[in-house]
Amino acid sequence: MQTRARQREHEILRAAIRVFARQGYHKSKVGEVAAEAGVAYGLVYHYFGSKESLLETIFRRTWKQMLRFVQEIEESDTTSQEQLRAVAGLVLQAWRLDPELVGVLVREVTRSPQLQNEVDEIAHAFAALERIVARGQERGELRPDLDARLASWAFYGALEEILTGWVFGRLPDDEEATARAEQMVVSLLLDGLNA
Amino acid sequence: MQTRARQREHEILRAAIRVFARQGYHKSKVGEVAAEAGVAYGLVYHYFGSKESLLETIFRRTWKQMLRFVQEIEESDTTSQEQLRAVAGLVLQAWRLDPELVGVLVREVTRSPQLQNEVDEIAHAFAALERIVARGQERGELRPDLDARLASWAFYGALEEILTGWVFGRLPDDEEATARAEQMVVSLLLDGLNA
Amino acid sequence: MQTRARQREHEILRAAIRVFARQGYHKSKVGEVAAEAGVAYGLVYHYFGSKESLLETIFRRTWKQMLRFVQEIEESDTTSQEQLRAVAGLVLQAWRLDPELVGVLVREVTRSPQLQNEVDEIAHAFAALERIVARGQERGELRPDLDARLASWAFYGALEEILTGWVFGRLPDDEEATARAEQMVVSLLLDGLNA
Amino acid sequence: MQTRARQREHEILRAAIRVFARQGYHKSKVGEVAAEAGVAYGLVYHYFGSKESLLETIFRRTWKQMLRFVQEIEESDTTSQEQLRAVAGLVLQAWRLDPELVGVLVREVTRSPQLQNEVDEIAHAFAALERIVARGQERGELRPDLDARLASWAFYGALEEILTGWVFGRLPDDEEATARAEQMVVSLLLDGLNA
DNA sequence: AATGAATGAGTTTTCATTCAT
DNA sequence: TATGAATGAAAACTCATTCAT
Repeated sequence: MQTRARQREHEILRAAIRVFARQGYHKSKVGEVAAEAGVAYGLVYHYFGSKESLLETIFRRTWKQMLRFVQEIEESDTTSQEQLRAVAGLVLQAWRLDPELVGVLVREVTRSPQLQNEVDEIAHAFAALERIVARGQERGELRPDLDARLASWAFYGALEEILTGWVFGRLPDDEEATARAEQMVVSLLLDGLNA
Repeated sequence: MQTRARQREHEILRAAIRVFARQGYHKSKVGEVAAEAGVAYGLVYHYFGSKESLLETIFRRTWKQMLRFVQEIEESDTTSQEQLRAVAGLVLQAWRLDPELVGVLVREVTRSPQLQNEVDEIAHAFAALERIVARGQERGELRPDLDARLASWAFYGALEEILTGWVFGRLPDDEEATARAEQMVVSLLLDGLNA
Repeated sequence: MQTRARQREHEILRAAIRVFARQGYHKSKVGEVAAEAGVAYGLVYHYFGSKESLLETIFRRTWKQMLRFVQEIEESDTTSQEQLRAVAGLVLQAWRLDPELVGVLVREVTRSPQLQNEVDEIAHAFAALERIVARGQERGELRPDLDARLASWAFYGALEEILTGWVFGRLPDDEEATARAEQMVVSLLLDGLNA
Repeated sequence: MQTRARQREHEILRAAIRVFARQGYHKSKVGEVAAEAGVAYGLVYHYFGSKESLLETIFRRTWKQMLRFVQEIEESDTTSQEQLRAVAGLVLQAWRLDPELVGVLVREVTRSPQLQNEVDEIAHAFAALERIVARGQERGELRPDLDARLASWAFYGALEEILTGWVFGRLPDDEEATARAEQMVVSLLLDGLNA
């Protein structure tokens, strides 16, 4: 059935995420992904045409989802502050929901520009974030003197660096710490460091 | 002479930076580095034991320099705000000073954690930035309620993301834009997005 | 099928023996082995993990076989003299049965000690030969005043040197000559050179 | 001075023997020989044209010496038995006199045929040994029914195998054991194994 | 004589991908 | 769908040798 097939495909993809998270994309062999999924060598190629396609699929699906969520947030009927808080929560909570996936995304970020032709969901998500900022400025909720694009990039960069710290074990990531981090980062970005 | 040797080594390292910036570390072949430097294949191995060692050296030297600068800033007799502004300037101006080097650093960030055992200058630089923040809090110049480490990571992340945007041509990077970006990011991080 | 696989493996091993016999292990390239076997480059690595493993397998299998034969001889119900004669026949007749294999073994003997951890069949075969001598001494068939281990080493050394002479074309190896050599060496070792 | 030069050359050669004995010819690098001799890279090439030439020189000089000794023995005014005993002593005592040199010779025997064009002292030494046997047969001191060449090869083979056992630590080689081995091997080869 | 930087051909090994079954 | 044997391009690295100083 298609269901069976979908499940197989999903197993392989999850296996790829685990393997990539463990060793990084480049050091991972297709055979290891197959072994992790408990399937034969060639089956990976049956479902995914190539090794790179595995990574691309991981990026595409994740960012598609991300885009969807950011758009929902964008369309939600709240203040810009709340929206930004929601975006931060979305990004940072991903670490606890699916650390392996986040690990792959963080480790392979630099590959995304190469995949970006294909994965333009990434650009769209960034654009949505930018619109949130811009709208906030129009509404008078956010400072109008900052470039919205730049601000949204800085905003996302701050979040991603926190994820990076967690992924590489250089920032504490227990439940309390992550919850606090979320509050703090948002507070920092909204209110600034100044006393 | 040693001078000759140092020069040779430097030529090869610069060639590596150019090649890595152009094609990325993984797609770059050692032979291409040699050709770019105008030297024979084996000479790369004479000075650097391996391809990876080239990258490691690039990271190590850059971060060593970075660390030195951040420490200078840390010890400078100014407000924390000025110090943070200086750090931001240091990071962001690197793009105009040496775009190829920044390109390599940005593209291969995710390799640095793997190199981090060796390149602990990175950790030291982060620690120095953290101390700047902590000192600012003690002095009452910066908000005391934010975790200094987290804040410094977020701060650096915001800067790095801007660099990333420039490296991948997704943010405008003409002289005016970069100068303005510098002002804005600092303003954003110090004063926040809130209106 | 496994049969197919075994056959492939065997073809590659025989090809390796031919190539190694022709040019020596060190001058032989893995690609030449593949070409000789009529298979692709990587298939050699599919069946054998490395070039050295090819040689090790050759040694191991040959000496396993050798050990088996020597043990049969040891357990045979004849005089020690007959047993030693049989061992000599076994060793020397190998040259006519499989000159290429003998060529490899003789040329690469000095590698065997390095492989000896793995190929302890060699040590076992030597031990069996030593037991034959020791038993002969106990039975009063052989001189009791010689150290059995030393005698068995000298015995084997004499045989191997004859093989070496044949391999390098420095001793005549036509059928008659080899047959006579067998008689003579045994006679020399049993009765001595003295008139 | 020439004396100085000779000394240098000798130092390098001895260094090569040590290094080759330690790791085998193939795994030894010219640089290691230079380092062991305490001289610069290129000086090895100044005195010896190539890596192989080092080995060749080792073989050539040793066998030249060996040839000289065997010829002396051949011309000595004693029985064939005494002459063979002397040859055995010559070969086996080499182990205690210069174990590193013997190690190289034993490990690289199989290279000698390739060097044999150059090093025909080896063939000459074998020929001298053969003449000793043949003369003994003419004199009625040794059995006339054995082929002299074959017998001399077997004789030498027995000796070399003992050396091999010592080199690879598989036969006891303390002073007493080596002295006894010498007696035994000669006794074995002259009188045979038979009771 | 002595140095060691410079050369670059040569080789093993890896591994993504294909394809017959 | 599923398997895993077969393919072979690709690349890092080694190291004997040369040569300018």
